[in-house]
Amino acid sequence: MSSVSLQKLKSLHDDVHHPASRMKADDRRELILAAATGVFGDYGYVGTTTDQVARAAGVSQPYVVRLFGTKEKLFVAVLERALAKLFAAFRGALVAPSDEPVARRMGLAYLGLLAEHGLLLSLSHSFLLGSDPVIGSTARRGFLEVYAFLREEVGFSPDECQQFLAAGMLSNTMIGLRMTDQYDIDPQAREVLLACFPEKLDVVLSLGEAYRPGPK
Amino acid sequence: MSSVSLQKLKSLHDDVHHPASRMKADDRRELILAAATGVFGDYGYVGTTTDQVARAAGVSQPYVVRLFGTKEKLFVAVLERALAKLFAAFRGALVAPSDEPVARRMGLAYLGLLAEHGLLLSLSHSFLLGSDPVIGSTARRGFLEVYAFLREEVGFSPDECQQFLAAGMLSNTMIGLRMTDQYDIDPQAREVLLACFPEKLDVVLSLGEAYRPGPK
DNA sequence: GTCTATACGGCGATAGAC
DNA sequence: GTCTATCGCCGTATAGAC
Repeated sequence: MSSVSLQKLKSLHDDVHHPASRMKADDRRELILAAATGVFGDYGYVGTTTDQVARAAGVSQPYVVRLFGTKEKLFVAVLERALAKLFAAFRGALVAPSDEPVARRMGLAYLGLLAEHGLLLSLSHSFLLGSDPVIGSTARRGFLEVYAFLREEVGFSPDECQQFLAAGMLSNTMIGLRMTDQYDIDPQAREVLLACFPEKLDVVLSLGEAYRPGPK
Repeated sequence: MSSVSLQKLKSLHDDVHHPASRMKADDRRELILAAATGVFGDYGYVGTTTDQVARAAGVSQPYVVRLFGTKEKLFVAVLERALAKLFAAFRGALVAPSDEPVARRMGLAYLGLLAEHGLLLSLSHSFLLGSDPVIGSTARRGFLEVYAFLREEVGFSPDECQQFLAAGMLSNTMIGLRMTDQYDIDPQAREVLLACFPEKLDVVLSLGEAYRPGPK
């Protein structure tokens, strides 16, 4: 995060090769990536327009395209960023001192990512785009890296990997379905959520990846 | 399935209220639904054009819209049909005589649905569209019905439901990622597939929900 | 019942000013 | 570095012939 407090320092573009303005560009990049993560998570790759991303980030639509080249490259950047944060969270869970079993710590680390809106959902969407040449191979590579991590760094057995990954994909489904939004208005949803997030529902509900409506 | 052998019987539209032509329309409807299932599965709801569906079904694009009203209604119809087939498969697995444990029979019944291209993938796509007013509520209702079925008719405990549903969502992910296409060209993919489909990989590979390329 | 033609809106991307 | 203006394509849906 190269967040230089944002705002201010509209700056002096005096130097020959804009060293101060460059900083600003990196922040813009992160700003747009964060906004894009939210929108892609809500509407998927195809369902998201670069204009939606631009408005969410407070910049113009052509500028989004200018910075990332194409919508596709923007989405891939969102995925790379999400994967980086995923691994960071996993590694954090591994080194943090705790008396909880590893599997639970990993699971909580995963669910902690719900705090950033759209992060897990953007990944989920990519997992259904396997037939896309660019996005598909990115998504597959990401998934394979996660598996390798679970095996080699966490030390999970293949069977433990299956359970962990399966639980994760079920979580994604619950979030994608916005089932949590129904928790207090639909008893059946409540029941399903209790079953699908054993021992962890409270965390999910508090982090609440709630869907925020808004103009398309 | 009201398949009247298809073809032939271009028929005589002699009667006042086309009783013979009606039959034909129902077949067309099923034909289009099957085609739409495949395309929606490959490209998702937003990523699919009504023209792609039309070409896959061998009819004109406006006719697809005419029959179903809107693209959204078509997708919902695809989902309803997929859910109907899902429950049919589950019920079949329950009544069929077998010495296998119930959970395994149910799992195999689920994977058997891979035989129809796009069926499980269309459902998967709908599970990420929870924020859509129409599709989202359809998808949630479908998922809740599945859970109720598992609890009441199959007799699963909440924990057994979690495991079953989680395994199913992980399957969907593998299929969505087109990971099976990499089985014999990527050793790492092979390893992941072995872990994710314990005791069932052979079934998946034989049913092969392979991605068939083709003009967009 | 099914098609051809087409209207209409929207979106990604480019050009170019500041 | 960021914006405004705009082009050109594509997709849904409608109109209306057969």
